[in-house]
Amino acid sequence: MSEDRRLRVLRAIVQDYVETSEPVGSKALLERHRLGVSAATVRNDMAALEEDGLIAAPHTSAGRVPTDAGYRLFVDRLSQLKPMTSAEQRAIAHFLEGAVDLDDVVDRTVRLLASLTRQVAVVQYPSLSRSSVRHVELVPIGGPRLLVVLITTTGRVEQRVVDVGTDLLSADGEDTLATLRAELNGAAAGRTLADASSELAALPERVDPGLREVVRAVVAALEDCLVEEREERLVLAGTANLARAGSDFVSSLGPVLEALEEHVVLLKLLGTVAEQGGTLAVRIGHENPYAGLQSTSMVSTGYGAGTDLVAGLGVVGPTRMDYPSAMASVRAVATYVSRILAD
Amino acid sequence: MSEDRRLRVLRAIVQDYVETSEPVGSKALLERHRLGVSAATVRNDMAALEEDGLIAAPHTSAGRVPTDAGYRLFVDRLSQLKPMTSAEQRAIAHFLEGAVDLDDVVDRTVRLLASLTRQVAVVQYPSLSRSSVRHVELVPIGGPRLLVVLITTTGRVEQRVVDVGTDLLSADGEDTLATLRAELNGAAAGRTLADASSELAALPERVDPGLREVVRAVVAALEDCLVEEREERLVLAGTANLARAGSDFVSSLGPVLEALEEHVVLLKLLGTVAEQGGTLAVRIGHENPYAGLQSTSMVSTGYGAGTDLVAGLGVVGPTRMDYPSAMASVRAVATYVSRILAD
DNA sequence: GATTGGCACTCGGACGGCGAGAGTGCCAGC
DNA sequence: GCTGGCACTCTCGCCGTCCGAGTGCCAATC
Repeated sequence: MSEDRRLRVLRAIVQDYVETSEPVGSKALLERHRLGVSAATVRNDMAALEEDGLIAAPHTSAGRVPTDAGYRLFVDRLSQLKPMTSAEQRAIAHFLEGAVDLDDVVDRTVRLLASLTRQVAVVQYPSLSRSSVRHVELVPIGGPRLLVVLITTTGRVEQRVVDVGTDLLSADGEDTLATLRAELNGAAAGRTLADASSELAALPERVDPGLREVVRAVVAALEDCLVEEREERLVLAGTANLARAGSDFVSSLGPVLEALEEHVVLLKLLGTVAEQGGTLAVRIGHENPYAGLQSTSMVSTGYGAGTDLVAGLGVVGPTRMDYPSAMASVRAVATYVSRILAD
Repeated sequence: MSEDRRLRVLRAIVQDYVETSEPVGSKALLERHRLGVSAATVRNDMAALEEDGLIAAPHTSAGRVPTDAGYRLFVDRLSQLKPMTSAEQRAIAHFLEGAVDLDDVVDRTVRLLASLTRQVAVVQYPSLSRSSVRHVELVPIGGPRLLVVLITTTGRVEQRVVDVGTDLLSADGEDTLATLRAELNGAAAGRTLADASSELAALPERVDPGLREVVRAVVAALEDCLVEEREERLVLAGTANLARAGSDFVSSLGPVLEALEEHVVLLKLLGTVAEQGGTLAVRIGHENPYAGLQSTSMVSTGYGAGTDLVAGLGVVGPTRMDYPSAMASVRAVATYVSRILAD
């Protein structure tokens, strides 16, 4: 019994099942694939595959359906990324290039991914701990109140209003502010978020005692911004695609939608991916540690400007998913959006 | 035949149907409500209500179900807001008061609303045309590049990087920058977004010809920010609640999810509400102009700091919805979040 | 004139039996 | 090791039946 052919049979089953969403039997398989053997042989192979836990029958005398393990084998060894047509590539590039700012890039990316794959798309905002502080700005906004603005290298901006107790403008005014600004930027600018955080913490001790309270207040606000900034955000699109999946899947839609609202969960999944470097990660069904997502698969990868991978993106859909094309789309979009961000 | 009793019957039908999600018959009504009359009388009343188009029978010999018109009458004349318990009020206040910034307020609000009503919650970012420019800031970020930051009274921040051609720091440096900053703020600060936009447009003509190109570039970036700022954003939560509705509703879930992703549509709906002042707006089923939402109802109202209503919030759910409690929750949350924003 | 009890009627949904068809497992032969 | 054949199993769809909820109507009653 040829091991090789058995795998070809598995591949054919996965392909057919993904396409028809119905259990596939030995006869149907022969009609759609030139396997060069008879139905009986295929049946023997299928029995063996079932023995190995790669496929399963919903009930006697229905066709077979791939198990999570079957999909896993398919993804690892039996499939190759479906190449993007040049038309698709142009469409991707064109769609992403119209973006005016970071929000727009993310927004367009997630929509693009959802419509390419017809799955739920997930895009993490590029703001990992790898980003660093570009600039700290202080703006007096009347009375003793100061607007503290933090700008990171990934282009994100956080701001806080701080009541510093004294009116810095009325007294020695702009000078104090300029000094303070210089001190803060000296401590934070160019450093990673974590480094900046610890540098800033030491700052109040090093300045003129008269300013100490002011600095303390400003630093506290900045710390707050830094934490917020490290707190990762993400954006979803295409949840409606879930409703178009097979009716079996729709019945368990509730938990999936709930899980998708748990951004923390999704961020964790994307996070581990981003760390692994530029490879495509695929999580299939029960490989997923979160209960609500165990009827789904997630295809994801990292993206970001330059060599630094700053965030992750991917798609979530039923385990019965067209992996080769989903993987290709995810990779292509990640590549393009990274290129856009490099500017 | 007492008109009054007929309406009591309608009210009972709506209440029962909302609770059980099954068509309600004359007998079931008698068991659950003390109407003081016999089943036959109720049947006569129901026939009349059906004649008036307020209820309908899915088929002969099933109970009756309210029509959109029936819900409308119920909402307008037969129900009163379910008062919030003081425990609920405390919970709302407590939950919202922990917020650290605007994003957090909106995030908490939408989650709160979703969990209170067990529906899909929709919250528009408070950034209508009524908001105005608080401050414009320029930050040199190396070479000929300048970071332009726009801060509005609603606390939102937009920023753009502009290449101004010349390196402002190396030449006459900070002075030019300070002048420019003053000019820009003179033109924009304190004005509404629309006013600021037109003031800024005239600015390049009024400055030193040598700076004209620089100003033009900066103003263009600011214009861009202003448009972006007027572009309204919104946030959703609780979409999983849709999956818990009756199975009849779940089958038409796709279009609803699609409609919910069309933020433009939701913004329009919320927008008309915000304009109408502080009243609660209820759109029931087909009263809704958008096809995807015609199996749903939307309860919404305006909110915002002070007397200015700057945005809308609300919930979307199946027409079979507990209107009194949804309306009460929406109103309560709007009130509290407005109070929070008043700071 | 409104209300009521009674009654015949209708229709949908549940139940059960039946047949068709798809698909399987196994076996003997090549 | 592959193949054709065959008996077997199980699901699904169909149909007829039955049951009950619920209605509409009518004559009697207050």
